[in-house]
Parts: sequence; C-alpha cells; structure tokens
Amino acid sequence: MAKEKKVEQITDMEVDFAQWFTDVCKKAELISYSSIKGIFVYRPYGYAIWENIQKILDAEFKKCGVENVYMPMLIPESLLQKEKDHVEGFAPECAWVTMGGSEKLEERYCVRPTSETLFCEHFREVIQSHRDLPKCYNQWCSVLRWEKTSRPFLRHREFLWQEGHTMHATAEEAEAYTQRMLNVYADFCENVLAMKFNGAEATYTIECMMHDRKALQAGTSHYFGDGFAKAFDITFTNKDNQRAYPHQTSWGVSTRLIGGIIMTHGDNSGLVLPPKIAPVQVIVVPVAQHKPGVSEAAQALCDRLNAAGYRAKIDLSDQSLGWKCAEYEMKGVPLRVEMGPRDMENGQCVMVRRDNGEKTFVAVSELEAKAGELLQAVHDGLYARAKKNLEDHIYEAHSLEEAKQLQEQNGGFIKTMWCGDEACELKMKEVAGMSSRCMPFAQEHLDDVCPICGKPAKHSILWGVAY
RNA sequence: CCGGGUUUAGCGAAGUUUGGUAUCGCGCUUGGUUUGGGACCAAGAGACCGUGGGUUCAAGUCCCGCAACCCGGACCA
Repeated sequence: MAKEKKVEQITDMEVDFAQWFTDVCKKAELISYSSIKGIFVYRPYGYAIWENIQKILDAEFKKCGVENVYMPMLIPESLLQKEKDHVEGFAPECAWVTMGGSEKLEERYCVRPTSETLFCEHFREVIQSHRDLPKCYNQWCSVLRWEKTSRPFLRHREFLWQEGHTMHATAEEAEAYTQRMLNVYADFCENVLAMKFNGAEATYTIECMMHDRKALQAGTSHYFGDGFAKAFDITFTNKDNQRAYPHQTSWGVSTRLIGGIIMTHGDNSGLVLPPKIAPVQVIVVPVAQHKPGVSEAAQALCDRLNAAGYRAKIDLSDQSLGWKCAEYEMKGVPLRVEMGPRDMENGQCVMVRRDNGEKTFVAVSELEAKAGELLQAVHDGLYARAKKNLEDHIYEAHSLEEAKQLQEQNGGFIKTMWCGDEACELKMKEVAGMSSRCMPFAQEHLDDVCPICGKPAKHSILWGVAY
C-alpha cells in the first residue's frame, strides 16, 4: 500500500540518503551534537533504544555463562604496547591523558579504544589452573577512537558498546564459543531487530544491507588464538600438570546497531522501530478529545495496555490529531491506537501499523490480544522487507569486470569465488571499490577459479561497499 | 587527512554583490476558539550575526587566521 509523504522536514531517501539519515536522527530526537566533533549526546528516546538492546542482549549473554565486569577507562602506554599488532591498529586513533591535575604524568595514559589489554592484564592475575577456566567476561562501556570523520551512530569518536572477552582451555572450545556468540548476535538481529544479514565463517561478522544497498557491519566475534595470552604471559596449569596458554575470544556490538536499525527499517516519514526495542510500542491518541469522555476512554486503553506488559503512552496534549499522527510516525512508534467519539459509540478503537499504515478496527474487549498480534505483525513485516532487500540485491559475478559493473549498476552484494589471497582483495578494492564483506556459511561453487587472479578458488565470498 | 559547501533567535532561511536602525516562516509564552491526518485569532518574549584578529567615523556585510557541521573520497566498528 502506497503511503503518501506527510513529513516535509525529512528529505526523501531516494533524493539524498545521507541527508535523510541525518534528518531522521534529529527529528526523531535520537541524538544531538555536542561541542566536540564526533562526540554526541544520546537523547532520552535514543538512549532508551540502547537500554532495550542492552537488556535483551545481556540476558542472552548470561545464558552463555557471561559475567559482567567493569575495567578502567585509562590504559598506561606500556600496557597498550605489550601486543605489537594491537598497538599498531589502535595507536593512531588514541586520545591520551598527559596531565594529572597540574602535574605532568610520568607515563601517559590512553583513553581506552578497546579493552583487550586491560582484560589480559586481569586474566593473568586470576587464571592459574584449568579449574579457573573458562573465564567469560563482558563489559558495557564507552570507548574513544579519534576518528577523522564522524556521523551519528555510524562513526563516533566516543561510542557505547559491549565488549566480551573470554579465555578457554582449548582452541576448540574457544572457537566453538566464538561461533556461539555470533549466533547470539544473529538471533538478536533477526528476532529482535528484524534485520536480515549474511553470517560468515572465518571473519565471523554480521553484515546487514541498508536501504541504499551498502553494507553495515553490525557485530563481530573473533577467535584470537593464544597470541594475547603469550604476549601477556597468561598461563594455567592443565589437568596433566603442564603449563599451557589459554585461548581467547572477543566479541562486540555497538550503538552502530541503532544506525543499522534506522537505515534498514526507516522510510520517508521517519524512523520505524522494531517493536521489541521500541521505547514506546503503542501510542494512544484521542480524537476530538474535548468531547466528554474521550480522554478518559483513551486513558483507559493506555492503562490496560501497560497493565498487560506493553510499553504504551498516551498523548493528551492539545496538538491537532494530524500533528500527533505525524509526530509518532516520525519517531517510529510501531503501533498507534486511536479513540474518538465514533469509536466510543461502537465500542471499538482504531489500530494503525507504522510499517505499512494499515488500519484495523478493533473491539475494545480485544485490545490487548490484538495489540500483541499487530506488534508481531509489524515485526514480521519489517523482517520480510529487510530479507527481501538483501536477497534481491545479491548478484553473481564471474569476472572482475562483471563484478565492478554489477556494483556500479545495482549496489548490494556481489558474490564471486575467491582464491584466498589478500592481493586479490586489494585488487577488487582498487578496481571496483568494494571490500570483502564475508564468506557466507552457505558456501557455493560458482566457478573453479578465482575471477581476479585465475588461480584455483577456495571459497565463495560476498563483496560490497561498506559503511 | 584531501576536495567542495555551510555557519544570522530553539529550528529553517533572507540580508553580504554596493559597509549605515536586525528581517521572515516555524517553534516558544499568555488568553480564547478548535481537533477523524501537521488548526485559527489576538497579544508578547527571544540575536554580543560561529570564533579570534584586522581595515573603517561605522562591519552580519570587506581582509586574514581558527573551529564546527554537512556532502563526496581515503581510513575505520
């Protein structure tokens, strides 16, 4: 069903996708700019989405035996430098604390860009025996990376995330745990955020496709081997009374997920939120509320919905009906319930889905049941649309030139075979502007050879333009 | 980091060419009428014109520096 556009302040996504995204972030009151570039204020409505994400994911982590901890915000330079590759990766974008009060510090401290080193320092202290393993730790915190350019949710200098770090007695156990956490993220994306993605092996990433057909990495889960354990001298005594290095995993998602939600589900009227993480799931709007009894009848609906466990709100302000409808559409509230004089006479209310604008007349007696049904329908509708968007925009290519052309014409993911050489990845980036997004779990045989170098192919791989 | 654009009331803009009393729309406040898709009338409040220097009797306007934001590119989660 075609929906006419009602919010002239929001730029159409077909006209300018980037501007649309920024408009939605501002108009839906998710975020504000601060006085420091790249560091944003999460407004109550935006932060509430993150709180809902935290609540649901945290419960899933705990089912996997994860314990939450909190590590220091500052990392001494000497500690950061213990693992060579790690420093090289993060040092260029570290912010440093050099003064304590008015005194210059002996050693400068880095504001954490990630906390592997702190976790490792701590693991060294608490891991002695195989009986101390596994250690499955996670922390919810913010990290700081001095990015050159920034965009709301997609690239902040300071952003909120969760970082899980676990230590295991064997490589097998650690690898299995890495996959298990990837599955937690995958289930969360599909069942909570209604986002469709490509899972992967080897790189362990979740790649979602946005409305503009660019890829967004929504979560990662890494198997680290024992590299950090060796660098930080973390050892334990195994059952055979021998010293051994434990094997590590690391996994995280950030507030970038919210950027993904916006770009996956949003439309030209604004934000569209998956019901499970929407701060307000149902907005109750009285119609002609000055007429006797209308406000009370609407309030009663709202109270009943809250009592039934839904997150419902009512708007009794004296704004016009049209204003209220547009306002809550912009903010992505999944379901609107209208109650007016005519409804009162008929013992009914009107329910309007945010995802497709469909209106349903509902007997007041069926309020709770029908609200639940429609919220689920919104979730399913969003998921179906996201899935279709992904599936419709995966194209198969058999040569470098064809891959380039397909990307230019259609965007999306381009599927090819790959020999496994990094040189071919660089070549693809250079020629077609695409990076490897992931090697799908569902491997296919499209050709015998790598279309880039002609050597025997080892995997099928997806390429795309990423955020 | 490179290349382009922008910065004037809470938001969006005009005014800058040709220096001379700070403008408009939305929003906000007060009162009243309204309400089945962004209502209307009336009266108000609100701006060291992004920031620091310079030129001038006089700078939103001219000159030089800096910053922030937006859009592309490179890089990253």
